[in-house]
Amino acid sequence: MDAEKPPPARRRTPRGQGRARLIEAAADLFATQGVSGTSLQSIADRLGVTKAAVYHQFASKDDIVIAVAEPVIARLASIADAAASLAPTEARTVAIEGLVDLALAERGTAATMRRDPTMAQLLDAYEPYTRQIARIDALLLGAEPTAERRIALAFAGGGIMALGSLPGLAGDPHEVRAALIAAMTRALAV
Amino acid sequence: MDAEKPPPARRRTPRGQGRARLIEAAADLFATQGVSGTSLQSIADRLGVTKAAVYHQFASKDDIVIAVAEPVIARLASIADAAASLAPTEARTVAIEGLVDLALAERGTAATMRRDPTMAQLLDAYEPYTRQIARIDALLLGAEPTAERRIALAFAGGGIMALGSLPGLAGDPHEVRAALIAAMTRALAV
DNA sequence: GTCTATAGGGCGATAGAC
DNA sequence: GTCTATCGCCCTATAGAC
Repeated sequence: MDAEKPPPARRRTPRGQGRARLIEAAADLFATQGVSGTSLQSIADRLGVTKAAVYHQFASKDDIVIAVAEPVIARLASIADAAASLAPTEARTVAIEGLVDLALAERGTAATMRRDPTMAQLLDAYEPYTRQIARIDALLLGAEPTAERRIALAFAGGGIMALGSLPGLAGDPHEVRAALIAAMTRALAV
Repeated sequence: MDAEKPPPARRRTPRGQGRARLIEAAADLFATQGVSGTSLQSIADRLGVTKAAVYHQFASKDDIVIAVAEPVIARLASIADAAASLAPTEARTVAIEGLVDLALAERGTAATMRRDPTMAQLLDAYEPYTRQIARIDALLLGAEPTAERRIALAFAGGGIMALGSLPGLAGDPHEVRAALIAAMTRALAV
């Protein structure tokens, strides 16, 4: 082996922070302009770097889109995990509350994942996403997935992700959360 | 005045039909690829003409976007008109049924108007649209627009426009319609 | 109402220096 | 991990013939 090497130079920015900043900027732009409407140049501009620096972190624009969705997918998995061991009624409650909290915490990205055509088509072909969606749908549909229940679920799914278009969502966060849970529970009460 | 003119030559295609076909093609592409993701070239390709022919009918891409939304705006106005002379309770019922029928009839476009960032931003600055939305919101919010009612309305508005993402919407249309009206009524029953 | 042709610029992506 | 420079393509929009 070689003689002792000097300790690796401390990065000026912690490992992965540049990547995290990029994901945050991209998520924000995707939410307001759509994926197709967001150029790599505009992402680079927001970070104060060039396009080439963006390409150093991600091989393609599609990779950035997936990376933006990843934290939401992870939360979907957590929700499904938490509900998996519960009885059907409690599982439904946990799933609804989890989805509302997710929609509120990741409002822009969660909405973009459902609304943006580019993002939606990419995710439909991304198995880690479709798997978690299938688990949550199964929880909310229950043992007897009638047509009426399926329609109510699609309706509620769209509603919960529509918060991006709620400008006056200001107000007591607890009140907002409770009202959303109530609305979703009512919509699903077939 | 001049002497009698010969009758105008019969158009090979009825007046405005080219325009209507273009709007239909654009609406379909906007719904599946988003406005930003749809080029004028792709619209022209679908019609079997060139881009220049498209520019003969519309001065800009924005004009096409507005033209696509126009039929939906007209139906929103009809719904608000029909409900205007009714008592609050009946007005709500008429509004809900009208919105469900609208969402089912113009599924792709109605969804695009709410979901697509480009379309939504254009419409937010288009007074004929915002005026009708305000009328319908007022009908559904009732005399006491509490925060909870506003949240339920936003939720229901997103849900009713989420039908584009319902692949299995096949089935008895009457059943689908009834299930949607029921889900929306429940969501709004604050 | 359609065409060809082109202006003028932005796009995603790559190469290679530092 | 950032830069400059560039490739090749596609974009919206315009000009002008038929």
